[in-house]
Formats: sequence, structure tokens, C-alpha cells
Amino acid sequence: MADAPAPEPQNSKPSASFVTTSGRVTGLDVSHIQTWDNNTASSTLEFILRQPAIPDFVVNAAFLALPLSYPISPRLKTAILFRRLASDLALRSVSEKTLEIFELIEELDRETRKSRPSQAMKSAYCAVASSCTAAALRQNVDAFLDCFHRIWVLRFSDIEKSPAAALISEELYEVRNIFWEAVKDPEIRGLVENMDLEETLDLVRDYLEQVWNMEPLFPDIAIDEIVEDSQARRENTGLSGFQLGKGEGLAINVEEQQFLKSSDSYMQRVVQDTVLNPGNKARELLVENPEKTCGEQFKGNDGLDRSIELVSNSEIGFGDTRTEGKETDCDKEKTIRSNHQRMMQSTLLDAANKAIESPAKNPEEPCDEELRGNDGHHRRDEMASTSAVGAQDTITMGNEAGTVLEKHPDLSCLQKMEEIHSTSVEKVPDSSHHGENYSTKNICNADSLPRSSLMEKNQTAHTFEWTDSPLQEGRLRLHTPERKARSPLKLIDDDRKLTKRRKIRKWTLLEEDTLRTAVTKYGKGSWKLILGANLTVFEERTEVDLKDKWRNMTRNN
DNA sequence: CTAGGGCTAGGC
DNA sequence: GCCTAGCCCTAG
Repeated sequence: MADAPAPEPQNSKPSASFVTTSGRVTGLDVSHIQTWDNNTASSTLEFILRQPAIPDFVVNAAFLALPLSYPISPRLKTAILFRRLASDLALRSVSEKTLEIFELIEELDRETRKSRPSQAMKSAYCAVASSCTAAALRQNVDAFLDCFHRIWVLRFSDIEKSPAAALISEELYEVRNIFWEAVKDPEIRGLVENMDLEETLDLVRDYLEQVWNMEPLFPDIAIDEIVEDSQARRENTGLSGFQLGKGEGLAINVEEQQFLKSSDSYMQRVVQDTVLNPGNKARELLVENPEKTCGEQFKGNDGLDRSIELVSNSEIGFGDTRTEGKETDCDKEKTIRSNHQRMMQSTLLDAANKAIESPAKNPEEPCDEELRGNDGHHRRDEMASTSAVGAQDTITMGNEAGTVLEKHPDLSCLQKMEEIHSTSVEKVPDSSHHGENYSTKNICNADSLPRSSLMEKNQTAHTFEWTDSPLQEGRLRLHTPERKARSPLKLIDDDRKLTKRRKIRKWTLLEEDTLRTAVTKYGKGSWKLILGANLTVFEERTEVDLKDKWRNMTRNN
């Protein structure tokens, strides 16, 4: 372990030094910093966010240093997304989520500009897609083919038919053709394997900076203003500390508690869940209300900070950290400041220590649990035994995919890709010529409906699924998906399970009587109406069941 | 959504 | 093996 050169934030303020292990950044040491002000924290955090290969927990630790009422600008939100994106690329952890994150950025961009994608954005998008594919190629041929199929065949055709079609540039077409050549010719793979990652990151940075017009990543707000803000909040809500029943100066205590309670579990909720987990209500708040500050977003109708609820609901208790409330406001402000500094230093250093204790788990290594099905059978065996069959429907499974490609030139996916390839490079292929979504029936003869949204999961696009990582004890982590092996045959099997025949259930006398009465009332053929009018009686019956039953009843008569 | 043919489990 | 009720599939 050795101290790396101190980072150089843009404003050149004193900051921290990285702790490195074997050339990799594993933590951040802030112990040598004598005084912390908000600008120091901001510049350090911005610097961290700009690093492509910083472990997630270091970023989390940096967030710990900020009071929860600290304003989060749209640019910061984008930077958080960008950091995750860059992390995926730099750590060569290509996933579906990587591009989904970029789409979140795209949404933020549209929200702001309400116009067509900028050239910078198109370039960045193309670069990200290219880097993802190149990263997969460096991994192995299977991953490359899988990645190519998902990004350049499925996603590409989806984008073409989506409102985001303007995102597709000539450059994107050209790059796709290059990768397609690499699919066909192993020799070309070497040429695209080592695409310049830094250039990609630069393009993404350029795009982000253009979008936000170099709006400061962090509003220049001093800690004094935050304290004043908390006092103003107390006055505005009309709730004095006494009225809250906790003694004078509670608002300050609450503010302090918020900060002091900023621990692993809490930050996982606020940062990880709110920003990075799609579908989370809090994340929606962040995306839908870009102008609101973090504090506002967690504030309930009663004016109280909702983050308190989150803290009180968290699994880890922090009651001992609360001060007794006998100090003056002035003392408390000092306490906050000192706690702020102490927390900043201890948490960041702690993160560094934890990094050394627990090296990052290889995200590409599927664990045995994940490979085991519910029936206890080892899915790895199943994959091996079904790989040959699976190769007919997907280019991702089987042994050496290149060999498979050469031996099975009639693979439907590749045939379709040839068709796509044969279309004009300049002209976006017209989806109406194909009648169906490329990504579904036309590509792989799979039965699934076209996706209405790019964010929606494509059922046919995966032979590996990404799941949330289990939280590791004593360690901060941002959302990092893990691979879960899925054999193509298993997917088919799942479909069969979904359509498994229902267990036969005899009709009761009540059901028969109700049906008779209903047919008299609504007429034969109004099965939907009859079912809707007697949902309690016909529980678990379908309109078809009613029709069939009536057929039987009348057949006997 | 409905109608009608086909399939299947279960009883005899 | 046959019959039937219940369930499934799919054309229109």
C-alpha cells in the first residue's frame, strides 16, 4: 500500500489522497487534512465522482461527509449516474444497466433541453455502446457476442423505432458495421478490442458538461447557511423545539442527528436506493423534481424531514449518538461543525481501511447459490447439457461461440443481422418493412411483445440476468448487479410453467345456479359481463370457463 | 372477447 | 378404452 498523489480538483483546494493497493485505488485518506470546509468537501467529492475506477463504497463514504440538507443539483445527480456508468466501463462490468443508466442521463437531458439529442450526446452514446462492446470482447468471445446481440441488434432496433431514434447517428451505424465485421471475422476483433476508454469517458464528460453548461456540481453553500437553513425551517414550520416536546433547540439536534446518523444503512437508502435503483419512489422524486434539494425531497407535508423517518426505520440504531440538548445553539453549531469534520475524516478513512480488509468481489463470478435452481439441481450442469440446443436460439450460449457461428451459418439471429447489414448505412431501416420488432420475432423467432419503453426489459435479450447484490456486512456498496446464469432451455421451461394447466376444479351448485340466472339476465355470450357481475361466486373462473360450463350444461339438456 | 375445436385428467 | 367435465388454444 502506498499513498497516491493527491487528487487535483478543479479548484485546486486541498483535498485527500488516494490509498492504492497493487496500483488500484482502494480508498481515500483524508486524515492529513487539517480543516474541512464545505468547499473542500465539495471539491473532493466532485473529484471522486470524476474518477472512473473508484470503488463504489469510496463514493458512498464521500457522500457521508455531506449533511443531508445539502442541495443536490441536477448536475450532481447526473454526475452520480455518470460515475456509475464510468465505473461499469472501467471495471469492465458490462451490463444492461450500464446503458440504462445512460438512458437516465438521456432523460435528464431531455427534461432540461426539450429538444433533439445534441451531437455531444450522440457521440457519447455511441462511445459508451462501443466501449461496452469492446469491454465484453476483452472478457471473452461469448460475452462479446452476447453484448453485440443485446446492444447492436436488439437495442439498436428498439431505438430506431422509439422516440429516441434521433439518437442514432451515422457514426453509430458505422461502428455497428465494424462490430458486425468483428462478429464474422475473429481477426478484426483484435482491432476493436482495445478501444480507447479514456476517449469514451471524455466524450461522456463533454456531453454532461455541455448539458449542464458547467453549472457548478455543488452549489457554493457554506455550512453556516445550512445551519441558518435549519433555523429558518424551524421557524417556518412554526414548530419550536418545545412544541415538539423534545426541549429547546431540537431542530438543531435533528439536523445533527441527520448527520450523525449518516451511516452505512442510511446512506444505502438515500444514495443507493434513491438514485440508482430504478422504480424506487425516492429515485422518482429525484428525477421528477430536479430542482428540489435533497432536504426538500425528504420533507413531508408536515414540514418535517422525512429522512428522520428513514433513519428511525433503519435497522441500525443510532440513539446513543444524540446529544442531550442542554447546550446552547451556538455550542450545537460548533458540535455540528466538529462532528462534520470528524465524520468526514473518520468515514472516508474507514472506507479506505475497509477496502484493504475486503477486496472487491469479482462481479463476473457467479456463485454456486445463483447457479442452483429451486429444485436444488445445479444449473451449471443444466447449462452444459443444454448448451447445444440453446445455440440454435441464441448466440450467447454453448462452447466457443465463434465455432458455433462458423458451424451454424443459418442461425436466425445472424441471418437477420445480415439483412440489417445489407440495408443502407445512411438510411435508418424502416421498421414497417419488417412488420415486427427486430428484437423479437424477426430476430430470434421469440415470442414477446415490442417494448413500449427502452427502459423496459426485453424478455428475449438475456441469457444472463442481473440481480441486486446482497449487501455485504460492514461494507458500503452502490447498486452492483451480479450475473445469474440462465440457460436458454430454462427460459423455455419457464414459459411452459407459466402456461401450466390449471388444476381441475368442479363447479359448485351455487356457481351453476348463478350462471343459469346470469345467462337469463344478461343473455348467452355475455360471459365477460356475467363474470364481472358475479366475481365473488366465480372466483378463479374465467369468461371462457363460464362459456365452457354453459356449453356442458346445455349439452346435457 | 367470443366461439368452437382440441386436449387432458379422472371416473367408470 | 370410453366418456365427460374442465381447461387450453386460437381464429375471427
